[in-house]
Amino acid sequence: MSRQFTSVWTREPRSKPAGPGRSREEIVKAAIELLDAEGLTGLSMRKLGAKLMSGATSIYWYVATKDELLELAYDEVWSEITVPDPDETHWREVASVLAHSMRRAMLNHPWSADLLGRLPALGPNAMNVSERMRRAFRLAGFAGADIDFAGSTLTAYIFGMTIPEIAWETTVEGVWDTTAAQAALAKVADGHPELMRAIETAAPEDPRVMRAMAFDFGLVSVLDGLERRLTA
Amino acid sequence: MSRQFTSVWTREPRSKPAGPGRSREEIVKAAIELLDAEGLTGLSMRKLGAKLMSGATSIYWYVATKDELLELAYDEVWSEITVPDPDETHWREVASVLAHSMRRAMLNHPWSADLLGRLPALGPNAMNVSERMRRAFRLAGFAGADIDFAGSTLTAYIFGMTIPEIAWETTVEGVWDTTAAQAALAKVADGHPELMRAIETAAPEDPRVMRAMAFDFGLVSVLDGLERRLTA
DNA sequence: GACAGTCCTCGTACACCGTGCGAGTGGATT
DNA sequence: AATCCACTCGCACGGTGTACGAGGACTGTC
Repeated sequence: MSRQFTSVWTREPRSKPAGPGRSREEIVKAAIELLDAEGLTGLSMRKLGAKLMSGATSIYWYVATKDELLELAYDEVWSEITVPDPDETHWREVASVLAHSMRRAMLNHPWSADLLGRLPALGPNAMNVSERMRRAFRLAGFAGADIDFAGSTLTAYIFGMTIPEIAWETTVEGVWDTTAAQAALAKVADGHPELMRAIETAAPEDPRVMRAMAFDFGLVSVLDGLERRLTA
Repeated sequence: MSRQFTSVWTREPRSKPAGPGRSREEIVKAAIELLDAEGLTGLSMRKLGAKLMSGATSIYWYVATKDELLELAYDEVWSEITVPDPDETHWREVASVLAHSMRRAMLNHPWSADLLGRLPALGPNAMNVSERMRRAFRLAGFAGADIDFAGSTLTAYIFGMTIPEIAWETTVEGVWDTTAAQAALAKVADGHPELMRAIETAAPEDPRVMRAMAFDFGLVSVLDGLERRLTA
């Protein structure tokens, strides 16, 4: 099987962005609205066409395929991420702000979690973020391949932490207190003493706050671990 | 919208597992074979039915929905993960072996990356893994919520690192050396000096080896960061 | 004004999907 | 022999992404 690698970002757009009526940007904007409202499965070309008051297949003049459209929408998520100027900010601060705002952006667009593993992040917004991150780690003292390694470690943590968080919010949240859910949990926990202990000693905090705490805990740990590489 | 939370694991199986002909286990086994061979999009109920020499809808007697089938297949991936006995092994060793074997299991079943964010990991195999991990972190000296925090940090890192790795292998690998790909890369890198620098100074190693090195780099960092929580 | 060319729209159609339904089959129990 | 029950599966419904080609609308040239 000889697959072909293609991406929107490696190709020229079909037309000049300056169209009077529909344009690629408007399509992407509408797609994001649909995605935010109904999730990844809620976006279909027919629905999107209806929202734009056009035929479904008209969209294909601006966009080669649905996946391409998703690539474009995906990169918009990256535009919401703020990264402090690495030339004027300590690298830990850069990483921390990056981490929190990336988590925030993903939580704002839960569908991005499903795209994360599937699509390449080659869009201009994604590139800007990774460019700044790379620079921050280089100025911190990392060199050669370690710059990329450190960046991968940080983003891996953020992704890995936020993806399950989104899954939790979109599937379990709100049904948690149900007696049925409690029964199910008890059944699953049966025979697993460590889990039982965790459930019993769990503080009845707001789960959202707990998740934020968990994120900070791990983030500090990751940054500490990276820092050790610099001083060791 | 009042969604209902359901999972295979919170329900009794429809029939006794001891069927002479088709059984739930055989169906799951066949599904995994299809998934391994053709990926997540390659699994359809009709194809699966054909593989089992049965009608597509016959499967629905053993399994309520396709998502349930995926939950079952997903848990099988967790069965390939080995975790050393936390009562006889230092927690760093437990975490390290867990991390490497989880990465290996995911790479063996690339489709699991797509399921990771979407499905709850409540199956018995997943529970066994997390149970041992929890115990390891408790014995290491973590207490209360920190046990879960540490576990989340570790698994987040593993997931976040392995998911993009799989995406890379399944989409880009093999086309990397193409001149077209090089041109595309150059185009994307244009105007991003840090990325340019990274490309130029990149060692022409086997990319698989590089990824393994990146994984180890981050893993050591994460474990160092966690260890610091214990001694500080 | 007439014609040509280019940009853009979209109805139709195809192959595929998950799955609800209900009729049918075969073996065991009464 | 009659009944029940575990199990199979063809059909149909309402969706999906998108290839195709017929058209419309606008622009520029003679």
